[in-house]
Amino acid sequence: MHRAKILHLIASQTPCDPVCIKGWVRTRRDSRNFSFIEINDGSCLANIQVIAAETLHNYDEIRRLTTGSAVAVTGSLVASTGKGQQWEIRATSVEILGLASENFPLQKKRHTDEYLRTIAHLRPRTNKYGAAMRLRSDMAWAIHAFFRERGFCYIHTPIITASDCEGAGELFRVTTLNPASDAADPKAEEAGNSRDFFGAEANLTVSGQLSAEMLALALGDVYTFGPTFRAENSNTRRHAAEFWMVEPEMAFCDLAGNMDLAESLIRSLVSFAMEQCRQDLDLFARFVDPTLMTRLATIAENTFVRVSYAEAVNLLSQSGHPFEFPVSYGCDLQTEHERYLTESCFRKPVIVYNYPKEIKPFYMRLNDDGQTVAAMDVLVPVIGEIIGGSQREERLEVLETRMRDQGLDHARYWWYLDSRRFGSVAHSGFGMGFERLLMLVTGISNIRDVIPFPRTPGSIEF
RNA sequence: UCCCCAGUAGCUCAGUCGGUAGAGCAAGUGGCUGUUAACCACUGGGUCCGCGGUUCGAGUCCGUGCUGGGGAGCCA
Repeated sequence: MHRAKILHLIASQTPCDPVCIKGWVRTRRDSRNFSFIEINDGSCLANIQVIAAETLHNYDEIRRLTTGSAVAVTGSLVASTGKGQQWEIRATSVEILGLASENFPLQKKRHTDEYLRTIAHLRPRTNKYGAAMRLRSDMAWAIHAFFRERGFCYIHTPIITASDCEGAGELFRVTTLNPASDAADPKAEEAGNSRDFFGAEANLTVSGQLSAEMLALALGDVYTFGPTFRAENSNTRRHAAEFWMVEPEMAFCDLAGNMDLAESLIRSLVSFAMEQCRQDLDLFARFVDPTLMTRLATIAENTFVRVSYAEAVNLLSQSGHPFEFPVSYGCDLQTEHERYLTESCFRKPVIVYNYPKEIKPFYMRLNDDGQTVAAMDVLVPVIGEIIGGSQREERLEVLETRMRDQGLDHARYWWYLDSRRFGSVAHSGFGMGFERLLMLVTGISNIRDVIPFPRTPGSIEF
């Protein structure tokens, strides 16, 4: 018989007979002649209540059903006579598919996030993590829809790369060489990378940007959305060694157009979540972050503030706020500065643009003042930096000079420089951390809790 | 990598001044009941993170290691 999803049954307008659901027991309450069983199948936050009468042939087994057990229930969907729910299923059959032993680690009470991380393989069976995973899926679809509506081409840039996107962080090495046997063989040491699989040093990607630029300069508007790796020893609640990044890249687009797209992306994704993910979002608003809904509404309904780096430094130094790190022109903004701007100064998202060239990588376009580059960071309350991007340097000579200044070898970037030799045009793009977006939308404060199986320094269980 | 905090029953936690281990939930048994993280009674359950030290005596104090968390740097 067709397996119905609980999501659809609880939205039903009429009784329905017969129906079949399959899912996992959340709790069982026994009465004299029957039992209440709450089933969740992951299709939505809500459970459905099943009435299992003592007349069922396996009622003895049903009364021993434990939390976490898998069952298939057939019966009729009828109006509930109890209070908490509109519909319930009067079972004609409760088939036990897989019993959970009594040491099932998820109890019906609240667990700490720290404990749930130690059982990451089971935590999606909880309300909070089930909701987080559904939201992750919905937001991924919303991102694709956003770009598709605007005519962007979804491109796939390599996971294994030879070049690093300079300045983006430490790299994970990819190799088929065996370090133990190589160490014992001095000749192997000498031969080095040429013996390796690719005949050169290879790493996991830290950004698809350089490749994406090449495709933007052919297809116009493109974006990547995929995994990204940073081997930084960062121990914070908003960094992971493996995360997903959304990277649009647009030909014939300057910094202003870039900021427009970034703002429009975040606002429409937040609106989408508020409209389409109501039930799951309500859970976060109730149990995770009571200020969530007002913060999301503020983001969706207001234009973002745009201030230049120079204006931002002025605002900060004149604020009178006692910062741990003093502000001065030429220094990169510290976390406390970024959060002050977005949380105290403006109380909404802020885009800071035109940073001093010394603190930004070579590919960002040099402004006419010769001192700043056309970079922009989008800062949002609580999370801080969620997007970093720039207009790219399209002038070959200027790009080569900047690479020389930063000590980069032109030869290694020959293909990148080629794009500036053959029909170079103004183009821009940015990177948005997908998990940081999820943290923004759910109010979940640790990046490890919006990733099913997070990778952080010293942690690769599961 | 640096700074700070924590580690006690399966889970969440309490444990006073250093004096020999407690609660709720979970589990087991029984009862009651259209219940809503159901309820009531009883039962079982401990390497107090590891190692070393101080002390007549350490869950408690000191040192050290490990693990987890928060903050900083780096960034998305």
